[in-house]
Amino acid sequence: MKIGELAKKSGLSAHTLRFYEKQGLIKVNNRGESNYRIYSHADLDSAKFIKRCRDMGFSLEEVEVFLSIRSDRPAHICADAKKITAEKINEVEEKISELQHILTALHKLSDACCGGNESAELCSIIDALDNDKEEV
Amino acid sequence: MKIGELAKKSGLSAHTLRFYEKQGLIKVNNRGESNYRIYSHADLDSAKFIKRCRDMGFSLEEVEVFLSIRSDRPAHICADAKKITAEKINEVEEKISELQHILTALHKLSDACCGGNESAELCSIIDALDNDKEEV
DNA sequence: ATTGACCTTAGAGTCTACTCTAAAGTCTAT
DNA sequence: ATAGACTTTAGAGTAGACTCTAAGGTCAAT
Repeated sequence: MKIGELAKKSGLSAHTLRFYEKQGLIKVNNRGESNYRIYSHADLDSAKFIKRCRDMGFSLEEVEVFLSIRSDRPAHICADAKKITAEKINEVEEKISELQHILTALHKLSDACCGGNESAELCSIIDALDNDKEEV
Repeated sequence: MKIGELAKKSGLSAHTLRFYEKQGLIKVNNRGESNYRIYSHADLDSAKFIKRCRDMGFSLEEVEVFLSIRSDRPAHICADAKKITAEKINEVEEKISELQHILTALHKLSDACCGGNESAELCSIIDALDNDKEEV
């Protein structure tokens, strides 16, 4: 199949597929007479694999590691894959926690304000941003 | 005070302060004979105001709006400030929800894998990334 | 034969918010 | 007076992951 079809089937754009190729994540072995890229079903599987990794929040660098495990499983151990996953879990948990702190602060900010058509002269949102001694 | 002192007191770097000035968030009225920027206590308050906004997750564009409300409160209404805050709350809530979906998927991925020194030939993390039909 | 959809490339541009550089000038303490 | 810390500027670089452009070549259908 050509790149447009692979794009449709994988959920990645043709631009992105070429970009991944440039980054070394995807290898294309076949070119037709016209120099068009020709992809196999295995290539589609790889593209989907990458997309799933990205959807789970893995960076391209991390995807590269997963791809190398996938391409030669006996050369790797489960711990390799689990380590990356565990680190990502930590990362996501930290991010969530940070956002929840922010959310709490935002609610406090918002709740104190009437939000009406009154002049903002006494607006407690601006007051709080100006005076709040607490750290987020 | 000079930029280094303002940096220390505001928690922003001198680089960042100059950057904010270039972006129009901060105005410096005073320059000493040496052409050094001279900041007042009010400037410190503004810098802290900006920092607090940033810490709460507001973009520089949003900070600009807050600054304009702050600089002429009677010209604005509470709804102006509350709207931005409410939008940010939605944004953060959506982001948290997205991350929680990802986190659930990551845990599922991780839990299925032994994580040991066994060869990755049967690694269920790689299997799942290759086959999973569920969307994150 | 022509239209329109698709493909090719290298390389530039996008986004946000910094962060740094280089080369010069200034201030402070000894 | 001299070292070292601080400040100035315009402009370039960083991060990560795309996204787009231009100018051209190819393919399928009419």
